[in-house]
Amino acid sequence: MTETRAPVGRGMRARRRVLRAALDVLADDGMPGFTIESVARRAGASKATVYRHWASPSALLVDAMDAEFRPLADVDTGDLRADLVALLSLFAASLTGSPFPQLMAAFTDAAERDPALGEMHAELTRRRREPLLRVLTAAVARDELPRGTDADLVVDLLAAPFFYRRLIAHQDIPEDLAGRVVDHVLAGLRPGEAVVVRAKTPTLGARRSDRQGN
Amino acid sequence: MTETRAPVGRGMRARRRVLRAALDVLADDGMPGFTIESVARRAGASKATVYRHWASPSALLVDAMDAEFRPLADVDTGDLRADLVALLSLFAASLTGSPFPQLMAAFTDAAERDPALGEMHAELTRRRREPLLRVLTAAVARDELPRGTDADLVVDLLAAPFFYRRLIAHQDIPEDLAGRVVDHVLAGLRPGEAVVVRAKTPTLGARRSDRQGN
DNA sequence: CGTCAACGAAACGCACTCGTATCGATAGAG
DNA sequence: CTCTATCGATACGAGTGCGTTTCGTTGACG
Repeated sequence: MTETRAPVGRGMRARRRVLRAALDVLADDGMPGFTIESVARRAGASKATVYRHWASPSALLVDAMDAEFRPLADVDTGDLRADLVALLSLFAASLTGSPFPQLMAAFTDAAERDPALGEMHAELTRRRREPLLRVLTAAVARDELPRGTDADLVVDLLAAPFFYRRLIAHQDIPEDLAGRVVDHVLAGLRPGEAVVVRAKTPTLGARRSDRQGN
Repeated sequence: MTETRAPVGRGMRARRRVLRAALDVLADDGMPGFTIESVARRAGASKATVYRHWASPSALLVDAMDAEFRPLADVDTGDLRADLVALLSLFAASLTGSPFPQLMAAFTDAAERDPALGEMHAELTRRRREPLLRVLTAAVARDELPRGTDADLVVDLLAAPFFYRRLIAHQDIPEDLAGRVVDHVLAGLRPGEAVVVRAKTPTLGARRSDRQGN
């Protein structure tokens, strides 16, 4: 028994092809089209091969999502606002220029009905939040934010609008959304002078565009 | 020809039963289970009846979602914070005590792939936003919020965290989330003394509970 | 009370997925 | 170079949805 589980063998390549194909199918056709047959077909693999590796479609889906996950690059320039805007802009980019939203929509639906997928969804979300969380706790540590700040709630406030606009409201995500969200949220965090200072910067002045009508 | 299209005929009752069944199926089984056959079965109707009324599954889905839509009760006590908290609490309740989240997840996925459903999704979301939007513009009108306030962005900031926590992060929604979100967002909107004033009211004092640990 | 449109039930052929089984081909290990 | 585990391909019967058609029933309206 070689026990070493050869890092790159024949089986490993097939496995990776299938995982990749699984995500392609999911993004293109959603859960209704996510079938063992169509994944195998797309991977150029045999059904038997897929069944050999995964006991159920959920198991395959979990592995595929896990393999695909890429954490946002960590940033820490020491400038809270710049760090947050950078992270959220990266996130916004993945929401506009990749199949990520389709994957999210399909997986969200599946997670709503399969507990194992639900747990996986929660875990992936937790990982995605980490960079933001680190930036915020660092800011608290150097007293740039009040000590009692609930960093988890702040991450919700920062990240949620991007999902919401893209997946729920079906509006596009303007270039400056990251900056405006960060400004609004940070302004709400600073009791006293910090808010006033920021309220007078050009940043907020630029939002006087009320062309939105009623 | 009675032309009046009897408001409650035999056909009307069947139609309504099918629409109701469509939502039940969608909430229970998601898009993969949303099939003409299973909807008809659940409605105690014949497939032929369903096909007589709707040309495609999407058409049925659009009608079903449209029929189900219930706008949030309109509130206007004149107290901005109270109104927002009331609306968001109602919304939070529908996210925790009804099949609404499952419906949203399934419909979001479908909307991602069918342009007609996407348009519908955007429209329903627009309608859901209206009460919040009205409360905000009223507050601007009576100078409780700055004139340049971007009400649309504020609605994003207010509503998004609820979807996010329930559908993406799979966390539960605490009782006081509505109040805390509103406080954070409002604090970010008020340049100068308004923020300071609110920061000293019992309202924000209540959020000094950082028992969130971490 | 009779008429008739709309109903529910059932059956149809077609296409597809499921999960399993069998087969020859092949790549990697000894 | 040989052996063997794993591969891709293919076939299978059972199950299901599709979209349509047929047929007997029912309920609203004249």
